[in-house]
Amino acid sequence: MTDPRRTTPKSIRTREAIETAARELFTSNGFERTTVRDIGARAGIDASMIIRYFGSKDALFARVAKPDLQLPDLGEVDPAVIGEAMVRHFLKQWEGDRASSGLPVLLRSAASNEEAAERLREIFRAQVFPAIARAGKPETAAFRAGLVASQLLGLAMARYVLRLPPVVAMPADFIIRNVGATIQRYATGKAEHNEPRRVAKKNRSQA
Amino acid sequence: MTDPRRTTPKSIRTREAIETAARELFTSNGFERTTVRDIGARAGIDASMIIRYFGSKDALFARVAKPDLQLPDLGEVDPAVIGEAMVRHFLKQWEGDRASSGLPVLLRSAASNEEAAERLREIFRAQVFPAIARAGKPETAAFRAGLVASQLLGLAMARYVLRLPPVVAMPADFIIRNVGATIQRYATGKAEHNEPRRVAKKNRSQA
DNA sequence: CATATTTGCCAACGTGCGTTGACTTAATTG
DNA sequence: CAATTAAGTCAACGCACGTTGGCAAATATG
Repeated sequence: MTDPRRTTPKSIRTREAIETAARELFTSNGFERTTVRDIGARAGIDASMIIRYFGSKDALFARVAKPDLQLPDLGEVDPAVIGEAMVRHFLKQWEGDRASSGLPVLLRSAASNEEAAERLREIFRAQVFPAIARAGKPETAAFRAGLVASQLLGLAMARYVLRLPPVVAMPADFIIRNVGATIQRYATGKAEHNEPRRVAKKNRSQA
Repeated sequence: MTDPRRTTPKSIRTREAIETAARELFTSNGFERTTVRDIGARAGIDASMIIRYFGSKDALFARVAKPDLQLPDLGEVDPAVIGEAMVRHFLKQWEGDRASSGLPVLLRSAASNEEAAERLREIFRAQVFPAIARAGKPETAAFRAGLVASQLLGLAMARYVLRLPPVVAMPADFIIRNVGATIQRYATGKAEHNEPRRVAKKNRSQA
């Protein structure tokens, strides 16, 4: 944006055109269904240029699918509203501009592309986990973060990838309130009996 | 199972061998990454047989990816434990035998295959929505069901598709308790202020 | 035993893919 | 203006894919 006309060298402009086109197509079609010819057509250049600029389709994907969740420093947020704060943050990032965060890109591809899946796991480990860890007891951090991740992933899947009509129709503040409350419970561990076992209920372990 | 040796015609055995192989491969690799040659190799027959038996790769996928959630009649379940009941049901179905439910198959492919995505939406509409509808006020049913779907989809994604380590490590009863509580709140609408707006109801009819 | 009919393998087709290298045009520089 | 370099096109490669048709076994049928 801001129309780079004469100042920037042509090469930089095409580079960015390719990256933009790739991001859009990877986001809406996933890695496998997106061809370098498609990307080239959308960027207004020949497909071979993409290889020359980025080396390979995989390299381009790796370049483009680098989501930075930019989680706010939750240590400064009032622990009582951590849930709503996180959901609000994600919603803003996901629908603010045209999928800038890059997380939808990964989500589309992670199901069939192991590299994308690993990248998502890494994001979880490096960004979600530490942010959640400080909101409750350290020894339960992994499970708390896992629960949070499952709800956030599900929201993103339902709203942006699967596009379930009712989930698409939900107003942002409705989501923030309801899903936020869930994240809140998960994150702080205040929710239910958050330990794997409460009393020795004589469990009937299934599978 | 039950070793069909001499009774069943050969054709039926191969048919089933193909379906089994296809289900397994579609489940673990998704639609795009699974080739008919792979399926043939796993089923112990030539790839061309698959076309002869099922017409096309798409037709085979359609045949195999027909998940029936087999939701229990939640009308008979105590509304106070609907959440746990649902989560328990899904977990049992998902990890009971070798991915019999077919939902993981769809989940893998839905991200990049529009047909699979539509099928998932249909399942949501035909099975999840009605089951949730009766658990709370009819006018909020769509949103309640949407919230439920987002959490269940997220759980399935995190545990079976993405395989986030902490989520994989969770014991079944831990999930049933914690995620069950969330589903419970979503399903009954008792959770938060479940209406799109809290004051000034003035409804703004949405889709 | 002769003959259909089924069940399977094999080789090949057409297509679309990522990628490559030769060539043409535009920009830069002496 | 000539020479060099950058930016881009074009045709083609090798490959893997879904799919097809022909032919060999096997199996049923008269």
